[in-house]
Amino acid sequence: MSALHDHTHCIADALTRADALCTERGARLTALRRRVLELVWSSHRPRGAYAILEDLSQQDGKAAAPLTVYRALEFLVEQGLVHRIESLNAYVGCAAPGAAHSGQFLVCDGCGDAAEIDDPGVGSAIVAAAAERGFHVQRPTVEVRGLCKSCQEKPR
Amino acid sequence: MSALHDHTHCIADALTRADALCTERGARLTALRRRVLELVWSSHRPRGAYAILEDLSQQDGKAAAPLTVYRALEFLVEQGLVHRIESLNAYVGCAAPGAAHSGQFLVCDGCGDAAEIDDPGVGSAIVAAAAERGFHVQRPTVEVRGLCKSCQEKPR
DNA sequence: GTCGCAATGTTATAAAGTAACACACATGTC
DNA sequence: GACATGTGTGTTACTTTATAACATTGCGAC
Repeated sequence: MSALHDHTHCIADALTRADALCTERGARLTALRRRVLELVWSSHRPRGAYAILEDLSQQDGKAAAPLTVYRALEFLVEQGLVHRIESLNAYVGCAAPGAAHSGQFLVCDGCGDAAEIDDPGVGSAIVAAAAERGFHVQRPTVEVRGLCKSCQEKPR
Repeated sequence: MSALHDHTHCIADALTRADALCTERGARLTALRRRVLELVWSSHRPRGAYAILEDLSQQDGKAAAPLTVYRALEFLVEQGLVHRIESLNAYVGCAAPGAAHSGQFLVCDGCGDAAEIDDPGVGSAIVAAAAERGFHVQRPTVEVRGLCKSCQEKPR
């Protein structure tokens, strides 16, 4: 996340879009779920469920149970507001909720950032490769580990 | 896995190739590691570390500790003899060790099978998409969830 | 043989995720 | 307004997955 990045605005924006989407769908973005979404976005990086749980406990004073967080995350993932990064056991805010979310990530091992991309070439190559083998795609997952641009420039 | 599939031969073959590869590299495929590799292959499906641990305990009579299995798996993954399926927290034998292993899987939610593929189109699309964003790819992970051919044909 | 190092064993613990059941609270119905 | 209903949340306990720290074994080089 660059210093130029207006992160506060970014969180607010995500919450606004989430409100709109859930209203539109008749899904209930409760206070708790909204708060968890905010905490997911708070770092702009993938965060573990237990990290979010800690925030919830410390910042809000109430000692929540793991299930509380997991249930909220489950809802948010279902609504496409949050993605789960399988290879990190962590969650990250969806950059473009509402749009088709293809689940493609460039995960930097240097800074921990996970850039969501939606590359049509990757998507169609996967569908084609699957079709060739008679496989019906339901949920493609692409998590590319490596180094982002800025982490390559300042090695170690 | 089809009934036509000669699974015994398949395991034996995997072990033979592993022996050859490790000898070639000067890597030590010890009895334990070889046994774990065999157990990974035993189902031809992704298996959890603790499932392998149970096999080891029950079939071999010795109550092994988790670390024993995890260390063996770590070695096998490093050598490219086994892949980890992130979205399942499970391990599966590599179909083509020695060759470039691109880590692409078609994971069937019906039967649990994980078919390893090495689709050049998918691979190059990922590299291209990453390059476009200045991202240096180290380890691409593609895990496509869906239904394999035979599971589509017999629904439920 | 014995030194050195890699592999394995042992014990304990951390991290991630789920099950079962009780309670709270909004909404619609009467 | 009481009440039924269903969804969301709280609570407790537990399972599964994974790692840390340190002791011991055993192989190969010399």
